[in-house]
Amino acid sequence: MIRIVLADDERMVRTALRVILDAEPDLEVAGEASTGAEAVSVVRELRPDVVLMDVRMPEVDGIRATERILAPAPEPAPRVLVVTTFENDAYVYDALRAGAAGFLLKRAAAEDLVAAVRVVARSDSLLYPAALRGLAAAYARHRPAAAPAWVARLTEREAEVLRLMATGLTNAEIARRMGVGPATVKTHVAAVLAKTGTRDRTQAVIAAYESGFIAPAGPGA
Amino acid sequence: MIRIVLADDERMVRTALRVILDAEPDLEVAGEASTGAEAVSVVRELRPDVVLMDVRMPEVDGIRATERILAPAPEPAPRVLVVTTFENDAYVYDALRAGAAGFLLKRAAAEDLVAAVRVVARSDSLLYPAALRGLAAAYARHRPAAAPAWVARLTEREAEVLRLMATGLTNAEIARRMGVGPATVKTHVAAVLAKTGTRDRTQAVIAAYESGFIAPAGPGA
DNA sequence: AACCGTCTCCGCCGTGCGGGGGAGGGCCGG
DNA sequence: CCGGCCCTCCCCCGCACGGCGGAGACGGTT
Repeated sequence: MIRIVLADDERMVRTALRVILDAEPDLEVAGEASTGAEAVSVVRELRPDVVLMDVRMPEVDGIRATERILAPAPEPAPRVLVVTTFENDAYVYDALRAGAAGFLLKRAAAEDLVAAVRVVARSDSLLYPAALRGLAAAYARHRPAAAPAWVARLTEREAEVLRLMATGLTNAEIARRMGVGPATVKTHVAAVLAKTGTRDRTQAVIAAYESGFIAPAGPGA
Repeated sequence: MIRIVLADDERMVRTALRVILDAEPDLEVAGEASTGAEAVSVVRELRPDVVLMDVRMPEVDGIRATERILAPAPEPAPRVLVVTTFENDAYVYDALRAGAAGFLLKRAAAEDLVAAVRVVARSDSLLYPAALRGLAAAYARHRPAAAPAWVARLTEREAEVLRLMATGLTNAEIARRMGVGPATVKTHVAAVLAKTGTRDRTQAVIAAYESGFIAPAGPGA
């Protein structure tokens, strides 16, 4: 029997989860909490196998609550499955760093939820969303960086235009910056869109970032 | 009915997987391949929903095969679930970078395999092993990143819109994706532009990248 | 000399986008 | 109970943008 504690500030959500989980013969919802602080104490008291932890909660959020639950790291620490509505990358990283066993989107189907609980209870880990792509990309930045085919096909001028596009300039500003006419810039932009297979400047800039043609020049990174 | 293609060089393994999967009423093994090259052609021909891809195979390994399958990226690309015996971190990274939907250890229980197939078929992603810990830990070390002040000020809806903007969608497409009216999206976009201090969607997307609000991902996205 | 790619510019035209308003409903905290 | 925030949606307007076709000039290749 897998004993579970639910931590979510919305009663509706907790009820829905409870209904889903209690329907399974091998799962049992042992307790609930509506705040992060409450979650910590409830878990300490009930010592469940799995904790379903919402990220956004009053007082103490799910990440901090997870840290506090897993920080003592005594005997059999419960497995924390972090649940949230969106796939903000930062949440995934923070949750994992806090020691969470997995990450689950609220829009997952009921059977996925049940499967996830069983999986983490068996002490394996489970991740979920597309945020994983970010993880892989982060690794990719440390090692190789295969430029896509279209980079080579861009002419010097077109590459220059794309770089300026990626700084958020309008065509007119790019024209002034490059000392050419606006019509010329439009031509180059059109060429960039065609060669990158994108339909507008926004998609082109995204392609530039995704391909590593330009790197996010973060303050520390 | 979820149609599956198995790619593994060992007949025994393929048979075992087939037995497990075919026992499920909603799963069907449509084809098999014993090399990476064969996997590519079989998948192209059968167009399955899910591909169970072994990493270590003769001729072309599972990672490259995955790349070739997902590179064209046509309409409904199959979901590739990479299977391996080891939890070598590099495999995880490479698999994800190649666009794999998930990563699965061979020592996973049968029901986990089935659950994983169903999950990825529903077009979500799933990871598995303890190797994730290393992944997350490694990433956490490399991540200085502090989200800029404006991230916190974005409402849930606005953040959602910004994420979709950063995938290159137009307002109309975002509206459809979110199930709201175009006018509503425009309102949110305007709010995002105001809060991020940008003047158009391109600059907003750039800000999202530069701030780490969204991370550059692989091509398979 | 003919050819091609690149860079430079010019129109026209449809439209996606962003700015400026306003409006109603839900929910929460004071 | 009311003010404030959020979400939802509407109007009009101006404009930058992107698609289309055309043009002249330079350099290199054939």
